[in-house]
Amino acid sequence: MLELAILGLLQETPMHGYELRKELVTKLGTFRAAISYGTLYPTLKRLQTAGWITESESDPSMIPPMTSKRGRVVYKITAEGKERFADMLAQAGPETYDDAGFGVHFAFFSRTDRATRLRILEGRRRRIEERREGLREVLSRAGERLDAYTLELQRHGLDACEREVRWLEELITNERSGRAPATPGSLDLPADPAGDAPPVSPRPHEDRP
Amino acid sequence: MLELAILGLLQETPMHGYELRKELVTKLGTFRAAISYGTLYPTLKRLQTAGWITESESDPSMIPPMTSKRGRVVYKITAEGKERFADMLAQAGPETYDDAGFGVHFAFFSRTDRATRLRILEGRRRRIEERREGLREVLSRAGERLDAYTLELQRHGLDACEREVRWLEELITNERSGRAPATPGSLDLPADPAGDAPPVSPRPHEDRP
DNA sequence: TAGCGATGTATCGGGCCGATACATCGGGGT
DNA sequence: ACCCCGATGTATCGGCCCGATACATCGCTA
Repeated sequence: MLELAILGLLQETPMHGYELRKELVTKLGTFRAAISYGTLYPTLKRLQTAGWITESESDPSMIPPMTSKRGRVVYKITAEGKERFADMLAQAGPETYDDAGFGVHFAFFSRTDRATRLRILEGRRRRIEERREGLREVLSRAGERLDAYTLELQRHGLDACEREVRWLEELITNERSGRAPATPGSLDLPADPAGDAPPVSPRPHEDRP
Repeated sequence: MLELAILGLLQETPMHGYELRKELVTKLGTFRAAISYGTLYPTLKRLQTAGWITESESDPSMIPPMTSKRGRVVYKITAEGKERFADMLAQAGPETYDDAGFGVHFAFFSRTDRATRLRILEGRRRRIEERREGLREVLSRAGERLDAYTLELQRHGLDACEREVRWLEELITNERSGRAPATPGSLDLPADPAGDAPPVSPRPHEDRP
C-alpha cells in the first residue's frame, strides 16, 4: 500500500523522504494518519532496488532559503515505476476494500479509469455493508449479554458504517452518471462523453511558493 | 492490545482460541474487525509462558452436541493474569488514544474506575481534535492544489472526526455526571454516589443456550 | 557562541495480518 | 455404506508497518 502511495506521489514531482511523508499526510488524511519513518525509508530502498524509483541527480527542492546540500536523497520515479503504478491501480483487488487500501487507492482515483473506480467503490461498499450487518446481528443477537459501554461502542460503529455506505452510494451514482464528486464550490464537470478519462486532474505541479 | 483483550475476555469465562476470536468480533466490532489466527495463537502462547493464563483441565465448552475431545486447548486466566489486566487498564496511556487501543480499552470500560475512563476519553478526544485540525488546515491551505477525489476524501474524514468528537463529548459529560452511556432502552443508573464503581457490569456469564 | 527546534536519514524489535497447511467432526447426498 | 463438504480448530511463515531511538545539520535567537 505504501509502495503505491509513494509511486503515486513521485509521479507528480520528485521528492525526498521527509517531504514524501508530509504529502502523504496531506493526501491521505484520515485513512493513514502518518507514515512512520521506520516504514518509509526501508520502503524507499526496496523500491529503488526493484528499479521503480531512482535517486535524482539534481535536487529540485533547492528552493528559497535552502542553499547548501545536506544528506538528503531526492527520488524520482522511473519508466518501470510508472508502469508498475498503472498496473497496481488497474489490478486493484480486495485489498482495496479495507480501510488503508481503500484510502490510498481513492486518493489516486483521478489517475484511474471509470471501470476501476466503480469496481473499488462497489467492493468497498460491499465490505462496509458486511461489517454493518455483522454489527446489527451482534446488537440484536447478543445485545442483552453486553454491557452499556460495549453496546455504545457497537452503536457508534454501526452509525459510522451507515454513513459510509451512504457516502459510497452517492459516489457510485455520481460515477455512473459521469460526474466527479460533487464539490460544494461545484467544479462539476460537463459529464465527459468519453466516459473513461479522469474527471479532474490536479495541476501537474508547480514550484512550492 | 490483543493481550489486554484476551485477558479481558478470559476474565469472564475460559475459552479456546477459536471461540476467543468470535467473542473479540462481538466485543470490538468496528475497531478491530477480526483478529487473525496468525496473531492469536502466538499471543496465547506468549501469555501462557508469561504465566498470565493456563490451559484449563476440564473443558467447560463440552456443551450440547459436542461430546468427544478434539485437539482444542481451553485457556483460563490466572491470578497474576488478573493482576496484569487491572494494571494495564489503570496504566492506560497514550496508546489508548489511537483507534485500536481506544476500542479495546473502551470495550472494557465497565471494569475501570471513573478517573481512568475520563482520562482515556479526554485523551482520545484530544487526539481526534488534532486530527480534525490537521484536516481543516489541509483543506484550507492546500485545498486548491488537490483534485476533487482527494478533497472528497478529506471532507469525509473531517466529517467523521467531527462526529466522533461530539460522541466523545457526550460520553464525557455523562461520565462526569456519573451516568453510564445513555441506552435508548435507558438502563440509566441512579448516579452512583461512590462515583468510582463501574456503572454497569454484564451478567458474569451464563451457559450458552 | 551556545542552545534549540525543525529538518533529515536510518535501524531495530515487535505486533499484527494474510496465506497456507493440516486435522477432525457432523450432516447430506448417492 | 460411502464420501465429500463446510464448520471447527490449531499452527507456522513471510512480510508490512509502527514506535522508539540515534544521530547529524541548518537557521534562528538569546
